[in-house]
Amino acid sequence: MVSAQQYLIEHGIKPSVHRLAIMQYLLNNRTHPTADEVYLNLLPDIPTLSKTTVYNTMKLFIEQRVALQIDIDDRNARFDGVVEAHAHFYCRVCGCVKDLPLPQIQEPEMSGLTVDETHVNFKGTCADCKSRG
Amino acid sequence: MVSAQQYLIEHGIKPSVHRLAIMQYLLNNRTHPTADEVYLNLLPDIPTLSKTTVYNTMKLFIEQRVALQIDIDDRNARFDGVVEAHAHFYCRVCGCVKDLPLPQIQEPEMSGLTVDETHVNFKGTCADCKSRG
DNA sequence: GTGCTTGCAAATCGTTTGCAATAGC
DNA sequence: GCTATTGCAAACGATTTGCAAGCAC
Repeated sequence: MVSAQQYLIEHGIKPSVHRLAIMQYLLNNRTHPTADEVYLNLLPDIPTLSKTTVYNTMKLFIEQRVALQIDIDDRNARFDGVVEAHAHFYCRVCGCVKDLPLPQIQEPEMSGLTVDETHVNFKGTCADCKSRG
Repeated sequence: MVSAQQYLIEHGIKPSVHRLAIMQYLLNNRTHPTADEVYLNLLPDIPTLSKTTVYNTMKLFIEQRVALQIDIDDRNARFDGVVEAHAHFYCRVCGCVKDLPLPQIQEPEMSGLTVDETHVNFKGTCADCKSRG
């Protein structure tokens, strides 16, 4: 368990105040937030933050492999600070995204494809929305 | 093997000329096209087609479950006329999307989730792009 | 003629870009 | 001072919306 600061440095990212805050946010809130959610939630603490910086930082994080982009919600890009392989569940009703253990999957041994990411996304209705009727 | 027209009717879709053409296109070209690709490819045959109609029709198809939307390319929505379960491979280099057999996957038996769709997306480099260097 | 289908044009909104201001070494 | 980081404002582009026109039964 290294600090977020150490974690960024180890991945070649200079830990500015903004970058640290965004990384912390991703690690503390495993809600797969959109860029806008990250922006709005950090704004009270960092009033000078701009949405451009959130986008810039996410791009950097993804390049350096400390975050993943999840294409599960066709409206917004979502980001995940957990880079270990896991599956996602998207609730069509409330729009929440939950983590699930990754089912056993064998990568396709197809004619020379190179696979570097595997995404497993389930869609449906979450327990809360079901009980709510 | 029913005709596209029969297929639409069976799914409660009134088969207008435009809808038929779009369905045919999806079934004949398993390239997971974007709305724009469908539009541009049908335009020579149906000069009166508008992009709005492509969007409207895709929405209808998805509601009636004769097409699926694939969230594999974060830039555009892609559509698939093959509704049987299968996995997808996205090439980051050329942007192509290929079908793959669906690996054995057990749905998560999690606290009351209802899963109605399972998406398995691989990302990487396709054989053509690899050989091209 | 009533209701569904279509299409234009405008609006929307998430994301990207260009460039100037700022901060850190 | 030089370079990387940040932020504003504008641009961009895919998708949606409002509404009027067209078509089918």
